[in-house]
Amino acid sequence: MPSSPAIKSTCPVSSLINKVNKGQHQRRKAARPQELLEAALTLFVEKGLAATRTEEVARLAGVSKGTLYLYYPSKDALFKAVVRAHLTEVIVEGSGIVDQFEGPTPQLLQVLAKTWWSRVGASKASGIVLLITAEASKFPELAQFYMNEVMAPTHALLAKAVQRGIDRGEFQPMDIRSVVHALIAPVHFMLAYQRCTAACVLNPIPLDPDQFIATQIELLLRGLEVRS
Amino acid sequence: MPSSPAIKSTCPVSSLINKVNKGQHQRRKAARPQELLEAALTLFVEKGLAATRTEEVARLAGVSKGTLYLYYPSKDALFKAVVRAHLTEVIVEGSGIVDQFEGPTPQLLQVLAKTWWSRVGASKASGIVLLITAEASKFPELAQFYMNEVMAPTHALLAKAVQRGIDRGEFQPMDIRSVVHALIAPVHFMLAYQRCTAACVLNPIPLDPDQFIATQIELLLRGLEVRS
Amino acid sequence: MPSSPAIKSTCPVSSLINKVNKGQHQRRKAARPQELLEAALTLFVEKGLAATRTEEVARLAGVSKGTLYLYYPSKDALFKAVVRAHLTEVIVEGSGIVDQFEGPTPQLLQVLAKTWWSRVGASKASGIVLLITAEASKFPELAQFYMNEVMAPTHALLAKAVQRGIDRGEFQPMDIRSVVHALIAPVHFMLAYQRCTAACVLNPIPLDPDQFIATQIELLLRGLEVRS
Amino acid sequence: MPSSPAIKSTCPVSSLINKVNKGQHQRRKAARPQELLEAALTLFVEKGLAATRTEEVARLAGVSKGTLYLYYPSKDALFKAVVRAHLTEVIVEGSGIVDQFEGPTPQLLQVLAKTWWSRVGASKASGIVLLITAEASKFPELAQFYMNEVMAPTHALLAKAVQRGIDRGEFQPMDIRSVVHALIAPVHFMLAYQRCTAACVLNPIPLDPDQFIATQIELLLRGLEVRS
DNA sequence: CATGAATGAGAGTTCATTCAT
DNA sequence: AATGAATGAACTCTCATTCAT
Repeated sequence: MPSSPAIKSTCPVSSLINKVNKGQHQRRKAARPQELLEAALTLFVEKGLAATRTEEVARLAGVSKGTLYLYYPSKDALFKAVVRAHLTEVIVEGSGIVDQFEGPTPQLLQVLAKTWWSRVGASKASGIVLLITAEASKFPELAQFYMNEVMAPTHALLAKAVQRGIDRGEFQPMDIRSVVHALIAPVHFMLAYQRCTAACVLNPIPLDPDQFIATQIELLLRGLEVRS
Repeated sequence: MPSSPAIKSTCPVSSLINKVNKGQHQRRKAARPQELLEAALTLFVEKGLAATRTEEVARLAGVSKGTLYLYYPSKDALFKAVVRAHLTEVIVEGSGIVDQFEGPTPQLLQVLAKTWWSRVGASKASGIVLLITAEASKFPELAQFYMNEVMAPTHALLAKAVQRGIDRGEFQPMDIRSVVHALIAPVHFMLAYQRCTAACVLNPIPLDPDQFIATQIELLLRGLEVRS
Repeated sequence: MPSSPAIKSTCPVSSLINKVNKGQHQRRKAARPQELLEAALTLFVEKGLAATRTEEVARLAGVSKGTLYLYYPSKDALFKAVVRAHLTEVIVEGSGIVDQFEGPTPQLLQVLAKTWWSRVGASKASGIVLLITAEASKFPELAQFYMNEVMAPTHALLAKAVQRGIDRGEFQPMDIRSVVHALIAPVHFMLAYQRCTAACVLNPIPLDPDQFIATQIELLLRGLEVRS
Repeated sequence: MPSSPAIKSTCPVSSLINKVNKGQHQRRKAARPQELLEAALTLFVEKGLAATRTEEVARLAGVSKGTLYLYYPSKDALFKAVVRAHLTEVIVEGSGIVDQFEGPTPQLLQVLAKTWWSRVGASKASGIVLLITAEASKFPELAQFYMNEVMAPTHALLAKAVQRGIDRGEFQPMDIRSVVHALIAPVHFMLAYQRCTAACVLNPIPLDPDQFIATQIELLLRGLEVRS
């Protein structure tokens, strides 16, 4: 929408000043949506959608309340943008790992788990999953989007890995889809659990992510493995 | 306006009507809490805690806003009552099952799963679990309440069952807490998954609860079982 | 409105029962307004008009909320009735004292003060004075009523006493009306002051009624007395 | 829409307008608290604390309900601000007078009375005193606040003046606290009296403030003075 | 007469959204 | 483009009043 750099360059001096000024300004302006999205993600994940005030988001992004509305016409729109922006990031990574891996399948699953954990699970982005389920009924299009863009590819990826294990005789033949769910479930549960315990003052049953994942993997692999 | 005592005593019919009327009135009062709880559960699960207005709950229960507050002094109290009514009793029941069960532990777990499913999982009450994780940060007191009243007893109950299996030599010795989580996780995941797919117009990966639970149990039991 | 006792007595036994029942009932019914007024006074004085709920009044009078409305059509009407009922009582007493007193006027003033204190000041009725001033702008008719029925007679009574003192050469000639106000002011102030301190948890400047009145009287008499 | 920067710098008028506008805007923001305080005082005094709605205050100040809460976080806070704005400063002023006065103490008391009257008594702020006593029991925290911030300093100030009179041999030694009360009482009474008569259509016993205060002071000074 | 369950108009307060500057 | 003062609809909760029993 703003004039392109190419057109500007016809007027040397003043346009240079403009460029510098506008450059900073534009970089600023260009970065704003990202900054707002980042701030919104942080707060939405931490406090939930309804409990996060638009002013907080703006403050955290270092702008005023009014500016937020310059970029996103409503809180709902902001939320949708947050989900879309962070989900698409999540998607692009990691589907290559399965295709290229060469070792035994149990080890593949471990690698996948670790990768996911370091890339998504341990970051704020993991909170999006819960946001989606929490607000699914109010934003069905987002649920749909999540299904198509995240859930389906993820399931496909894991299904491929499990199938590989069965094909190679490492895993017992079982209903693949259920096994995939069994792989995802502990992780999902852990996120929800941690969110819940984080809100509690008295936290009777804490959960250590690394230990938790290790045990779940062990349990699952034992459940999957072939026996005589 | 009502018939005088003299007339009443000689006229069984009118007194019967009176009785019936009063009966209805009192039955109404007695039934109100249940009706309100039912309405509250429905709306809380469907729209979330923060997004459900007290007046909506009242309307759905067929009463006015003020009447709701005649029975529950606040929205929080209403929610707590919903949790107590729908979840607490199930835990008591499950606790009894563990203590009295006499067969092999794998079978005990199956019984527990089936009981929970028929009592909670298949009903609207299952939505409460997700509710909590969704709104924990906005209502930390409720998160705490849920921790104390539901989460902790449930974990204790399952831990007892798993311990039983280990003690009887049926299960591999493992970190009990993690195993308990592994038992809960699939169920929790399934609820979230279903909630999400329910909001989708196109539902690419449906999930059959019975099949799902069966597979998860099989998988877990295989993972837990002792081998030579 | 109900049949009189005389008519009833034509039917010995059953009418006797009726009499007893109805007698109690009627005494009950006849006493209700007084009981309600008494309860209302207590609470209005203690908590103020707006802060007193009709249900509290009813409970304190030992009846249900609905019954209150059988006797007084609204809270405002109840308040008016309370003021009227308790103010008229206050009026009838004590105007005779001035006419009959025979000793020195300073002593007369002391007697008047003590009488007023024991009859009104120390009782709940004293709170009405503050109620009136508090709600005067909302109930102008009550303020008018208070002016006509209480303030004016009281002032007249005291003016008479002061005039007597001047006529007998005991008091310095002064503006009578102002002197009367000077007599009333400390008492009024004390009531307000006590009401305010009663509401304070930390009460830095307590006030002892007897000591207070004694000093005020002494001060005033010294101010009034004739000197060479 | 507004003039561009280039135009602004060459057009003093438009920039002046801008300045004026911005000035108005900011003056507005700066003036708001005062305007709200003024509106609140007017309504609180006229209708009482409980009977004044926050929206009324806002409307009278020419803003919307929400704006009020931009400046004062609650009705209580608003009231406290009103008290502070109108009463606290007067006390500081009076305190200075006592310390610096050099003439005879009776004259000091006259000066104090006149100062208070011109600053508080003759203005709407005088109504605050009655407000407190009227609503003390419903807002005990405010009663406490008033005790600490107004009552206690006022008493301390007057006690100092009376003590000065006794120390200088001008006043008879008496219980200081009671004398202080005797100084305050007529003023308090007068306020209540006027409030009450203001509500009356027929005003049988009007009260002239200046005459009243003069007589009370004369009476008190005569009561306090030392005699042979 | 008496009851108390039910009502619904408001009151205080919050916050997404707007718009003059 | 950016601000932040202002708005007002919406929400929870209260309580005077009504009315079926």
